[in-house]
This record gives sequence, C-alpha cells and structure tokens, in this order.
Amino acid sequence: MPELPEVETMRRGVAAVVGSRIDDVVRPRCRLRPIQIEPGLAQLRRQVVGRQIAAVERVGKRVVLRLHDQSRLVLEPRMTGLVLISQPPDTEHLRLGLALSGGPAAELWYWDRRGLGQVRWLSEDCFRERYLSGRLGPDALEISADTLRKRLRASRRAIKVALLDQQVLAGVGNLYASEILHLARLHPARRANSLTLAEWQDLHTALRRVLEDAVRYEGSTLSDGTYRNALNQAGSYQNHHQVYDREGEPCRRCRSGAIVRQVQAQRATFFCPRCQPRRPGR
DNA sequence: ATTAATGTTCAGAA
DNA sequence: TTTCTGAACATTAA
Repeated sequence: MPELPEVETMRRGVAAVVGSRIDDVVRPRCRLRPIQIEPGLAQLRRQVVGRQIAAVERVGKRVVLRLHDQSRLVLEPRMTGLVLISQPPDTEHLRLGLALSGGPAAELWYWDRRGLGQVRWLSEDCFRERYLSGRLGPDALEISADTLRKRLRASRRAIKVALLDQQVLAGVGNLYASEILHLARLHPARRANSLTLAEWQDLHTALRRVLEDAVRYEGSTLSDGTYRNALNQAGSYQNHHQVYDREGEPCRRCRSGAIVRQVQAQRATFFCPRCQPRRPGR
C-alpha cells in the first residue's frame, strides 16, 4: 500500500528518466477494467508525446513527472499501483506504458493489480490548483512540529485518524500511522486536542524517524508481496515493524504486552496497550 | 462457495 | 464547520 516511503522509493527509482523524451503512450491489452486516465488516452498522448521529462517529483503519495513545458503527469498508485522501469511483476496488470528515448530506460510502466489508481495529465496551473494549494497539507517529511500541532490541536478526532488526513499532512497512511504512534508512545484513540506540548514534540520526532527509516529500507513489502520498487525489488522495512499486523504477538519494546488490533474509522489500528497508555503518562 | 478484509481517495451525508 | 460513511476495484484468506 504505497504510502510516503514507498512512493518516495518509486520516485527515486525512476528519477533516471529525467531528460528522456516521451515517444509514445501505450495501454497494453488488458482484460480487466481500465484504470482511470485523464483526460483520456488520446488526449494524454497528444499532450505528452514529444515532450521531455524535466523532473520526477513526489507530492504526498503520488509520483509526478514534470515535463519541459511545466505540465505534469501524475501517477497515483492508491492501493496496489507501481511505477517501474524494469520488468513488471506480471504483464496481466500492466495499465499504461511510456516509450522513452534519450535516457537509460526505454520504457516506464504503471502497473496496478486492483486498478484503483489513476493517471492524469495536468497543465501547470491545474496541477498547482489541485495539488499545491490547500487540498493537501504539508509533506510529512517536511512539516515542523509546530505546524503539526497547530493544524491538529483543536481537533477532537482520534490522533490515529487525524494523521491519515492528507489535508492535515501529506504522506502518512494506515501502516505508518500505527508505527509512528507506537514509537511516540501515544494511544491511537487519544483525541488530538488532548495532546500536551511535549507529546506533540514526541509525535513529530517519531513521524520523522519512522518515515526516514522506512525510506532508507525502501518501504514495506507485506506478506502479499505487492509492493515493489521501480526495479521490481521488495522493500525491507517490514522487518522493522513494531506493531503493524502483529496482533497477539509480544511488543518488541516492553516485551510483555501483546499487540492489540482495533478498528478505527473502518481501518485496522495496531498498538501496545502497555507502551501506549490511554492516559498521558508523563 | 460465499463472505469478509485489505487501504487510498473522494463524494456526499450526518 | 467538522467528522463520518460508503463506493470504486482485484485478490486472498477464512
């Protein structure tokens, strides 16, 4: 489930296509329902073919190809999407390909098992309006502790749920929210407006630490094996998970408590009741 | 063989 | 205004 660390790993993995020219856009024959492409395949082709890739960026959980005319091709993996410049896991779920020239890779693929992801081309103005102004909060790797606190201190929502709100900060998803709260020793059901100044500091420190470590280990490839980097290799941060998908197993920090699974906002949350007490513990 | 669960985003309801 | 719910899908585990 590509969250910030996985998408950042994809971005780095395809950064080598900067300078390449897009020669064609192809949709492989696929018996599955086509993914959403805006503004349609023909229009998209008209807009990008012949253009050069000026940069590969990330905005929240999306990979963004900036073209020379400053328009953007946005790849949004959602649940099971991958951006690859090597052989994909299978050809069955290839959704879109870019034929490239003038660089190290001859093609860039968007692959998506469930097909919930989207690809869209946007002019510079539309891109700015849609992705850089208000609809998304500051990037989770760049937000300051003070900004994080200011954005959430009045909210009555559970802190776990609030961390998932991309309008608050962009990049944290379900897996990393649990890991971050465990490192910060915060109970996931704590209301955001109940956190002390020190707890906001702890949360921010944990946020940085978990996301940076996860990027270093190239993201988490869970037991279903879906997530791969741009070269179709698995990440390894799953080996460092403290709570995610570890229900009933002993907490690696306090060694005694068993990890609990709880549902919040229809999503699974994992935590250690002993390390993460409901009452402020300090 | 059904059914539930998976996690992200968005539209629309409460 | 803020928060919550369900739908969009393919695949797998129960």
